[in-house]
Amino acid sequence: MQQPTFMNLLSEATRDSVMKTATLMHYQNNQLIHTRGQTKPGLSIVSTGSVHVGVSDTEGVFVMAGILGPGESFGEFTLFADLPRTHDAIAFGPTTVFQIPQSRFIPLYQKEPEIASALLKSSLLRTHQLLEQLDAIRRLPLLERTAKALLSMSDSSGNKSGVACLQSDLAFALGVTRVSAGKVLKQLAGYGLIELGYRQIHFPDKSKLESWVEEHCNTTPLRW
Amino acid sequence: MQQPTFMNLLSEATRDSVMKTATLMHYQNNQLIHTRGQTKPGLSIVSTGSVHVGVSDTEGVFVMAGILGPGESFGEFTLFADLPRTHDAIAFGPTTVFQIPQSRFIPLYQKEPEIASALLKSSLLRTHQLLEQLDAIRRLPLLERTAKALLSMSDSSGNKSGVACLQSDLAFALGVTRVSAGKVLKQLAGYGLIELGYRQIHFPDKSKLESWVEEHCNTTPLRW
DNA sequence: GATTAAATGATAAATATTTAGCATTTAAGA
DNA sequence: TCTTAAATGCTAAATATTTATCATTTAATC
Repeated sequence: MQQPTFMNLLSEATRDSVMKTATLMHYQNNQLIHTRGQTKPGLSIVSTGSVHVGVSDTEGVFVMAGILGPGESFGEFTLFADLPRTHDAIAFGPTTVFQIPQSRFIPLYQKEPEIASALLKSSLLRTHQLLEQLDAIRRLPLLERTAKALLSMSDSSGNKSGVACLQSDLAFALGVTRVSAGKVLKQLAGYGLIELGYRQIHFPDKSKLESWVEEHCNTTPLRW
Repeated sequence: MQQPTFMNLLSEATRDSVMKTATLMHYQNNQLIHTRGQTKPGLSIVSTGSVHVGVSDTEGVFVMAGILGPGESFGEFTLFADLPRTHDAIAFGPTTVFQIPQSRFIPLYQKEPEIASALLKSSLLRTHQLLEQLDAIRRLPLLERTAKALLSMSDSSGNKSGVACLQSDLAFALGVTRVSAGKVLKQLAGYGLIELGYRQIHFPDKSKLESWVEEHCNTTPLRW
């Protein structure tokens, strides 16, 4: 199931109003959109393509924290929590992003109360997803965790049938080395759940992968 | 530094209004406040004491995800994201909690626009903290990660000079076994940074611990 | 089309973590 | 005060992960 994004939590009217207020910026593959530490406040919303969010480690190598797809917002921290940007944002493939600087965002935010609740809801959903992720790290073996992460990354990037990322990025997202990631990816590929490609992982049958994850990752099921 | 909580993000007037709308509930040590899976929506705010949030694993053992202290809210998911509760909430020591069921929350929320921004801000801060935590898991060795987690738990629980939790809970929060947690705790105690007690970890000199963490956990510093 | 840099595949030794015990300490309850 | 259950302390073997290499594949560029 596709997670609701900031944009599709808005009514059409409000969405239009947001788009009118924003500047649509174009980025090429690997172009830097924002850098960790920048303070200029503003909201960004992915329009097309996808954005890789992460940090450059001490050796300057980019290590990823997440993938954002169309409709997803970032930069809320700079507006509401007065914090500098905590991550670098980089375009993965040709990408367009709606940019709304603080000066234009504030009046929009006040005029359209829907925006506050959409931001709140998307922030809560993000928190929820992060909690799930932490829980998976603590509770699930790497193999299961990897399968789950692949599905989650696919969902949040808007790419339904796979994930476009480096194995080393995936490894970091899982908190392990590329060697370990490679090992379990090969295992999942052996089960026919995924197919390994260059810079991408493909799901030949997403529902099969989903039911495998369902079956192997079930923590205590919710009791209603 | 103490993280701002939901309650102290509010003006005094709004805080009063929240407290008037709420029912103050009293809980004894280990008393269940909410259970994972419950759907009855409402906002909860810790008044005094502290609340342990976590899930009961398949063997019924409670494994912790976080500690909430006075002023911190929980249950937002049930109100805004239409999700059942994802965690159990248990009183740690005698604890009082403001409870606001949905029926009373909605009018309050509409009357006091401050509440929306306080919820948004506290949710963003929580997201930020979770991202930091994930980053620590991926980037820091267990020793450093443990020290950092102890400080963070102390901050969020409102207990300035230590953390009141079981080593097994801490271990789960760190995503390792009790044995591993015990090993690094002993190491930190050897450095004089913490003192190990029964059901608690004490900071003889919090600023010393803080500067140690500062020094050893510095990822890429923010570039302004 | 040939060259090159980047990404993936694979392996063995070193290290870290877990598992599975049991001993000791602590605080609560009888 | 004595008893008991829970929590902590400790250890060794088994397992998982990382580190450090090198070979191979892929796609971009010249």
